[in-house]
Amino acid sequence: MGEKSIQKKKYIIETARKVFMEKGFKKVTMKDIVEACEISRGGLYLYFESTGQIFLEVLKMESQEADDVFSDSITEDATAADILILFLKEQKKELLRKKDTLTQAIYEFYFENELPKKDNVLKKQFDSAVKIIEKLIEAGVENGEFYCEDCRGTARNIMFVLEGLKISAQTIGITADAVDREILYILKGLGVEEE
Amino acid sequence: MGEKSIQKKKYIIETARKVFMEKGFKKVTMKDIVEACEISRGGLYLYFESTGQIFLEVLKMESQEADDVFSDSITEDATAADILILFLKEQKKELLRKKDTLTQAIYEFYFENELPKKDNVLKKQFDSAVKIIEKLIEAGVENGEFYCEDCRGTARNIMFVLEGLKISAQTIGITADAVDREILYILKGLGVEEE
Amino acid sequence: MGEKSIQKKKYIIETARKVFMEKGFKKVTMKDIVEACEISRGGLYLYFESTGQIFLEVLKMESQEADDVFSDSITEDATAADILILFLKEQKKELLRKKDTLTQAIYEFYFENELPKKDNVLKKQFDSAVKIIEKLIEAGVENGEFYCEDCRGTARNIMFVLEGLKISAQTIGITADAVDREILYILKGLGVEEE
Amino acid sequence: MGEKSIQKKKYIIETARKVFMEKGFKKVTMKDIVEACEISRGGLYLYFESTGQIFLEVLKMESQEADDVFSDSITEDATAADILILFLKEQKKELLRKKDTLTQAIYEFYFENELPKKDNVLKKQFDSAVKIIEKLIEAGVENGEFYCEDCRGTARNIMFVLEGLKISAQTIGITADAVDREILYILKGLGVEEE
DNA sequence: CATGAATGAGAGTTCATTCAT
DNA sequence: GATGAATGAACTCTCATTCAT
Repeated sequence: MGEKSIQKKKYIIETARKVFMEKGFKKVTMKDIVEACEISRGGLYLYFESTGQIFLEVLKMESQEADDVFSDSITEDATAADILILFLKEQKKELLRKKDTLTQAIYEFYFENELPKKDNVLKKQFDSAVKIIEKLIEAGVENGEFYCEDCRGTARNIMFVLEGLKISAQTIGITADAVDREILYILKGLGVEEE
Repeated sequence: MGEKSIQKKKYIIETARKVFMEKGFKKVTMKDIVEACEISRGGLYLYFESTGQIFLEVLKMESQEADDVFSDSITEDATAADILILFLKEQKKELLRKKDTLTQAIYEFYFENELPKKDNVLKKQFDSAVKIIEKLIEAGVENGEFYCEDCRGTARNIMFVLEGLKISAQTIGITADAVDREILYILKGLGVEEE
Repeated sequence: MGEKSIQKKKYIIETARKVFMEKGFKKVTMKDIVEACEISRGGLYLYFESTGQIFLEVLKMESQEADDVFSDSITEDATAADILILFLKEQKKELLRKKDTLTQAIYEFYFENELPKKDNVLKKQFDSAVKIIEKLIEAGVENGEFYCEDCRGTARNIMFVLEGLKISAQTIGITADAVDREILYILKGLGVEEE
Repeated sequence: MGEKSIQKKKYIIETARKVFMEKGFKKVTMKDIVEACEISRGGLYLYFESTGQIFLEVLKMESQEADDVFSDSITEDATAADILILFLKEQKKELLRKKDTLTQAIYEFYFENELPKKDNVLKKQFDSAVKIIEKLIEAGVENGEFYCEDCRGTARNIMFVLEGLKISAQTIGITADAVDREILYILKGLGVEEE
């Protein structure tokens, strides 16, 4: 596959990404993607053979960029607390944005595709986020910003709460206030008094 | 609508429920339900005009029975802690059971149907569970079983963690151990030392 | 399935039969049959799920009527030789008629569908024809019309020659004269002097 | 067309031949041949424009080698009967071998391509085989091995029986015994007592 | 000559929905 | 009320064939 092919494949993945953001996973047909890409019916099949395969590539690309989740929050002189708070704020922004998110598509995709752990991008991201938060809390405890007896447990708890908020945002709907309340609750648990 | 009609409607809803448990929401077609109910194609349309409408009825029926969520846990001489722990154990059982659950179907349904709050059964259940847990914690605090400064916040936190666990179980997969850890973490936060 | 359905099924089979006669088996698509029957795309699928299934039904119907192959030749006072000669003439007519025959379609169908013996209509017909010819020859020998030492073998030989003529007619092409020559050769072998 | 081109053309024909042996004629697509030859899609079109054209070339090549059909059977001191028997044995082997034969493909091809006589390779082969068998029988009669009144007719009959056996092998299925029976029947007709 | 990406026609199949009975 | 045959739209997927490179 030549350079041009690679470019086109990338183009398809990026275009399909938008389609998935708009319609979720299940509703999307090969035809939808063909039309969004403005290519021919058969053309798409040269590169991918199903929406599932395309979605996996979308996820792969996503996860390559997702490592930046925290990097945005990290600056030279930011403290652990700063970084965690920024991270939580990012998450808040993300989860309140109902559209323009892959969240729904991801859930739908995983509902019907039980992937082996090693291919489960979602799980990888979850686990890696837990680890980073743990380190962050430990750092915060060391420099006296946080109080915490079970850093690992707290990190996990934070992630599950975020997951809970995310899915709730997509289903029962959730207000910015509600998210703030949860973030404050988390921080209070870490001994942070005010934002 | 005669008595007979009501019975038939109920029969369809109950049968459809099983179908939704098996296949989620989106994958289910009117044909699936027709076949499961062993009625005629046209017959189904006499009662319902879409899978969405049927699913709403399933949810309605569900929520009428769901008030028992806690009632199972409440006995004459059970303490607040007993009840909460039992409730959490119930939830654990529920969320580890990937199949035979409406969970997935519910998520899928709410993904594409933004319901007005008053019809959002899911939200109602969530809110009412929060309230009950809050009362439970308050009771626990009063009789010295729990320690808690922000009962409402803690109740909400517990529910979001449970939501997070539920969706994680359906997507990234989760072990019984992981659930136990989260439950213990919650209880520890309430000052309960051991299970 | 009601009486009407049975009628329609029969109608489809009969219409499809004509299509198969015209185009053989492989070239025929579900669409071809839909159009020939002037029914809707989905309508056909209510009755059959593939051209192969339809063709099998065509064959089944065919074989129900095919038992008459000989009956046409049998009259009250016809001798064995008369009947055999009539049968051979029938076959001649049949095999020279390149179009309006299922021959080609049958061959094509059996090329790709290796059927278990019991479902192999073609084989059944072949075997039953051999038996009838054998009886005919035996009868002819008894009343002195034929001379034959190995009735069974001769019957089989006749059938294979006919098969050979049939396939040759479809492939290398064959003239009426050539068929006549073969028929004469067969009859000469039975000691029949002239037609 | 340069020497290289001729070589490539030959290579394609030979490779395509294998494909036709495996899949018959109709099922074979240009894509199949492209893939078997491991050349480019466009490349194939430089040499041939349809599977039919390729198949014709396969047949042409085949018929150039097919004159050996008898030559294998002819040795210095073989008698006419020896040669005929060997020829029949060869045919038996050939027709029992369902796969690795072009038989099916040839039939399928001729079903849909009515060729002018001069291009009908199949007919040429048939006719030439008839002639050779006739000569053989005549030779056999002369040296007293065979008894036969109508050598031409017998030769033709033998070929039609072989055709009948061939097509039967591909459709209703046929056992080695059945073939043997037919061969013996033929030989008995020539006055040969045992094999 | 050779490549292989691209196109678009067309086959197969499934369902939501209607409607005569 | 109830049935189930019928329709037609929509989707998936595969190739023959072309054409810029």
